[in-house]
Amino acid sequence: MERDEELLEKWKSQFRKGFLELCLLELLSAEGRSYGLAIMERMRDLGLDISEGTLYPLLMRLTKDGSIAASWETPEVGHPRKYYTITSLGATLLSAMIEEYDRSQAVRTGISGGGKAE
Amino acid sequence: MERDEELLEKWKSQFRKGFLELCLLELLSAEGRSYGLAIMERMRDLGLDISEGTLYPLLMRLTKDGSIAASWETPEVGHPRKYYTITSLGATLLSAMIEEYDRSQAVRTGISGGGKAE
DNA sequence: CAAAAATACCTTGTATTGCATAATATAATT
DNA sequence: AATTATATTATGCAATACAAGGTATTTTTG
Repeated sequence: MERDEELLEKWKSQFRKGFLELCLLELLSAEGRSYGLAIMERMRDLGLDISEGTLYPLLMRLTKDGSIAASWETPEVGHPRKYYTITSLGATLLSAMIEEYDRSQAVRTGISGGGKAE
Repeated sequence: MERDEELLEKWKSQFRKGFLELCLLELLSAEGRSYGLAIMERMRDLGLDISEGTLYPLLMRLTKDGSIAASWETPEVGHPRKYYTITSLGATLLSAMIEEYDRSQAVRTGISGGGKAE
């Protein structure tokens, strides 16, 4: 791989830090409860290509922190699944994150004075 | 500090990963060459409250990677300063980063189907 | 003017933390 | 028995945060 491609990939991986969490909470908040693999698939559809080893640790961390809650469900037919829902703490954090995200957009806008071609 | 404040601060710190780099490159690209402390001050004005221990390692890393170039300048009067400029590699990376940033916004838009109140 | 204090500027070390890859584990279908 | 669906764990890497250290230049002061 070329050097700049390599640097870009490294950057992308860093750039995702925090962003994944924001997306996950937003997803659960907007679309309701879901389970690991379904979340992964949904995120892929959205253009976020994550793997199990990325998602599950995230789910576990957020569960431990109390932003989301997990519960096993065993259907009559099919595999047992661990479903996740966003908690009220999670919702509180999510709105603070969205605020920060919006603020960061404003920062960039400030840099070039808006970058308008006028 | 309360628990949710703590979690939020931790998240913010993660969320900045990559974002600082994007802002720095954008700053140098839009506003031209500058040196450490001046960059710090400018970023603070923009609402990015970073410290020397955050900025300088970033500057050094980008210099090493070749995204920016550094050169010492000793004015007739005043302290020697290390000025940084964005390189063509840096500019290439910057535009790729902006693309990715925009894409990530689209991802969020996709989550709630736009979240329009209609 | 000389010595001391303060300031401007940059560097370095260590800790924390989250993402990436890949391997492991288990139960339910086929 | 083999495959598929689901989840967990381990290890490594990289960036930001905090804090301490370091040097040169200006400013203060005696």
